Amino acid sequence: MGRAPCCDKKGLKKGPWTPDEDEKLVDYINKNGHGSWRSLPKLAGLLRCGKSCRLRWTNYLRPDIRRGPFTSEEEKLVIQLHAILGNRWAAIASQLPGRTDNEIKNLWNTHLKKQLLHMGIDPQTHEPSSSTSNGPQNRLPSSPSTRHMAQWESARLEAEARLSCRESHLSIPSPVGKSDGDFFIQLWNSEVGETFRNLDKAEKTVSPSNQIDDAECKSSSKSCVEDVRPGSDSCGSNEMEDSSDQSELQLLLDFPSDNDVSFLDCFGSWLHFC
DNA sequence: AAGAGATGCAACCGCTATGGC
DNA sequence: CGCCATAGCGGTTGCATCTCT
Repeated sequence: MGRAPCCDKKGLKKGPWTPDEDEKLVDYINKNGHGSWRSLPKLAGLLRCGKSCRLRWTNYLRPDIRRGPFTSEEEKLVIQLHAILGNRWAAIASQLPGRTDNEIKNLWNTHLKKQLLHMGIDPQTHEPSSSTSNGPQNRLPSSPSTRHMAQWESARLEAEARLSCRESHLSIPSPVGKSDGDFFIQLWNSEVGETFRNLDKAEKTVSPSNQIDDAECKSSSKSCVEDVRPGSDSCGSNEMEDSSDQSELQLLLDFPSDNDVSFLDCFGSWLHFC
């Protein structure tokens, strides 16, 4: 896995881009496409490294980029997606047309993180930061990565429940407005609940050294969820590229916005109650 | 008005994944 | 199978601008 030589070593320009450089880059890409980023600077007459050109194009010059302040809907969406995906800015950006991962990352680090902290919510876990060692929320996994896994799994279950609900025309009520207990009991008795019970059993048989871990997930092409859920027919990957994941995510995002991500906590509590 | 500190954003750095040879 | 080139990603930095005193 060789790495491209640093721009310094090649005497290439660094720092802010000038309008002239921007023009050269845009002109070249409009005429020829970017092709190989490595060879682009030379061909376009730029004293920049390919990496810098690619970044400038993807984060600033691309014609489909939507500049300007984020709307409250976009911010809400970013928060919801972050609760599910964690710091996977590219995956989050893919759900916000015209927004770049860099822009979302900056938005998160400068605005949303503080906003959540101000609201008493831990921006990493999306749990109330005031929760102490005795509350039910502390039954959630302790590390942020595993908590995200649990939240993601909860979100998946919610989405699966909605899919199942749609397909079978069963009128499983939304947890909003109806009793949570009714909803969860129905869900627990459904196929989804069965799937999850299997998961729970499987997890209990996993030795501590084999606990689900983000790093392991990353290094493995198979997903952690898939590993313990052989019965699941939906994609177990926590990547959001698969179409089934996309539809599940969409279902998740369809969740009433005034409820934000609170259902995750609700579902998380239920998950641990089981 | 001026200086200090805070904030926001563009760009860079270093790492990993992937594909070709 | 291993090496290399490239693309893409997330974390971090640096600087311009804003706000406060």
